[in-house]
Amino acid sequence: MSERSERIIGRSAVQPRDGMSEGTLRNTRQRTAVSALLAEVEGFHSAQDLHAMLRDRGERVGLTTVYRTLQGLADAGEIDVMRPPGGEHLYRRCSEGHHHHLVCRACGRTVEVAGPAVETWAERVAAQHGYADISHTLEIFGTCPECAG
Amino acid sequence: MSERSERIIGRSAVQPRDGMSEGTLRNTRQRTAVSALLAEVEGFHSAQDLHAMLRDRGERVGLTTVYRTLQGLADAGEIDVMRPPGGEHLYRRCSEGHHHHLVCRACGRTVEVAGPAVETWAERVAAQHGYADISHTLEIFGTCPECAG
DNA sequence: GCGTTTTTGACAATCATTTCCGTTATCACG
DNA sequence: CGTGATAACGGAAATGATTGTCAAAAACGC
Repeated sequence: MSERSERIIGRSAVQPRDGMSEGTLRNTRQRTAVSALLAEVEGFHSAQDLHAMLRDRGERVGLTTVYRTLQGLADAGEIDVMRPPGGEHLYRRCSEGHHHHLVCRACGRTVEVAGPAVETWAERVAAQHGYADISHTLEIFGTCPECAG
Repeated sequence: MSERSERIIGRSAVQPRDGMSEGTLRNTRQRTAVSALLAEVEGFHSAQDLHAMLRDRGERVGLTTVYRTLQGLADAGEIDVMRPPGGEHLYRRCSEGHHHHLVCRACGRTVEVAGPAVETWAERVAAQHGYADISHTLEIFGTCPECAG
């Protein structure tokens, strides 16, 4: 229940994700393809989803690579990761800065919401208990207007 | 990315969790054992953890049953489920009412925190966007005083 | 080009969680 | 107290997302 708990949460340094020391990132067709795809699609998608989309549009990228790339982008803070209660990790390119998501339980429709008040509240509460180096995750689930009808 | 997204979040009715219709819940040694254990232990534990503890204390309960029971308790709202970024689901019997957790990244030490302001904020934001039947998850991670030193 | 170093990607491995399904235990009712 | 219907168990096998492996392929500084 410990020893590995800083994956997605921590603000990890942007480094090569394999095992190497401190070389330079290289531009590859695959990385470009994944980034490009993320720039176009709406909403959240799983790694497998994205992989399938790439295949469909003719780009040949291995599933493993998609995972690695997404992980890298997530670590770099360029995309968001969401862990819905029932399943896979979902990735999405979204706006800069810290924010949260309001997700439809039924169709997945997502709205980005900012909550400055929540941020400060979290910081304060944590500080009160002596906790440092704070981060948090917050997701709101509900049924969107479309799906409610 | 849809069709099954109401597991832990939804306030599902308390029903037999196998496949049957609407019979009555039965009291079994196993369920009692799991509940009893949860009542005694501190902090969060994974299903496998709890299963091991039961084995150690002589109770013979199948892993499958532990999973089922925990799921049931979670659905019934009697225990909390936390999904840490790196791994297994963690379960814990905690105080009544809705609340959140402040968790130490290093040692797992957890503090329950209430945030009425957050609740209302979430409701309001959701309502603004027309979302109904709101629920949310919020977890704060940090390094606790002990581990910071 | 060339050599070095990073990346890739097919496949195997992991591992928590579920499903299956024959067996067992509960419990309402007689 | 039996006892019968059926909820619950539990071990083994299945699932399925993610990660590890490692030889082969690409990048890029020179």
